Amino acid sequence: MTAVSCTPTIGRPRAFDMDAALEKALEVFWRKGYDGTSLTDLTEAMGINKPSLYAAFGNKEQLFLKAIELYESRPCAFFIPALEKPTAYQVAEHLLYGAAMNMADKNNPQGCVIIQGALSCSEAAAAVKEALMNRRVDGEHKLRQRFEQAKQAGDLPEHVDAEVLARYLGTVLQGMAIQANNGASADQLRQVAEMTLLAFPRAG
Amino acid sequence: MTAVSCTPTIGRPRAFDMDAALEKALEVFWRKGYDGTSLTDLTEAMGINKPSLYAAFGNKEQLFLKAIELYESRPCAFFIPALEKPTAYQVAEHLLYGAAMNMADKNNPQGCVIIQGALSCSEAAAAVKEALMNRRVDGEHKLRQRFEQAKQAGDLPEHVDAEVLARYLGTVLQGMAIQANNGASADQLRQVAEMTLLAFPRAG
DNA sequence: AGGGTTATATACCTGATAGTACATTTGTAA
DNA sequence: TTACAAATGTACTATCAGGTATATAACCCT
Repeated sequence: MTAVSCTPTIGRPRAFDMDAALEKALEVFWRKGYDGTSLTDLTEAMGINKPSLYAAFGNKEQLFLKAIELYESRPCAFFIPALEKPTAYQVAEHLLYGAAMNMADKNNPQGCVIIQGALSCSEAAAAVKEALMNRRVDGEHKLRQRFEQAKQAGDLPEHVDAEVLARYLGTVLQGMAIQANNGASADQLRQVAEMTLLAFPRAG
Repeated sequence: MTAVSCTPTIGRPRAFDMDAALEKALEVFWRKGYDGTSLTDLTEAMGINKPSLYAAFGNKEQLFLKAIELYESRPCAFFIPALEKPTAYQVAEHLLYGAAMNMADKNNPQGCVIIQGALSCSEAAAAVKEALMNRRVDGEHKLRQRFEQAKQAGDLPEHVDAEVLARYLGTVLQGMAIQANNGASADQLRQVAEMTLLAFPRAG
């Protein structure tokens, strides 16, 4: 059994950078949503033709899902790293300030593609909508687990309901995405983050 | 100059109820968004043919805008009535509980059409997106004015920044729309409302 | 140099899209 | 009863959607 190389050397080599093309696709989906994005939008942004797109990424839906994966694994993604902060308060802090910085970043479309990519959509986009929903729910679940762990560690008071706290924080973060989409600046979002943190339950 | 009657009696009478048809159109736009809704979706839901739709409502965009107007003037709309409550705290209370009840109401599509109708969209929907953005911003502005008035009335502490408080509350409300879209129940949203109110600045 | 293999560009396919022309129906007013 | 006005149903248009067939171009290995 021979090793399978990741970039097969047989045949004509691909003339474009898949990662760069995927970044471009992500940007278009992020700005226009799944339903609002046409294949022409995509091929123009990616600088390739339709057959290349289909050969490399499958179809529109699979391309979207791959773009979302890229989105979550980018260097500026802040969700998972925030969960690793030592205390519940610091987790919330990093989530809120990370959201403020990233969602209003002028180098990207405003808001969050996980939220606005297919919030309400055609039947053709149902699978995509569900994939996004699952990610949002999953993120909130991870947050809840982190807060439960914090209670056990003693840096979150016993009386706090981890599930409700996670849902509340998720709600604020999701609201910040809408604010950013509305044109709110990073500073304005930081003010919302501060006000949220003022009421955040702390140890002791 | 003779009076112009609202329902002209000349010519063949309209065979459908415009208000009922508009309700149906609203429901489709609400569920599928502007880009995700086709004229076929609309005519099927409204029970009329395309020429009737165009004669009565102009075109897809104008129909959407009229549906939004209906949405804001429905009996269950809670935003404007909430602003008239006597204190800032009660305003927030009614907004939050009104959102919890309405956005998760199983008799309607989940969430809020002002938020999810055209959050990210094609260029063809740009005007619609802007109309929705303006309404969101306008709502927040009204809320800010209400809180400024509350400060003068003395039921909100002097140190509170009305603009930031309005933006924070708007963020939570918008986040609740995403939560509802995600399938959160009215009870779950009420928990978020309660947690938000716990931290709400009160007089004295 | 030639065969195998993969990517590319062009051109195409089928079905759906928003919007409309037209002939017909249904009502009011004279 | 006839003239007029507006709404209706059918059928249509032009364009665009997502997706593909095919011929050609570029590369590796032998």
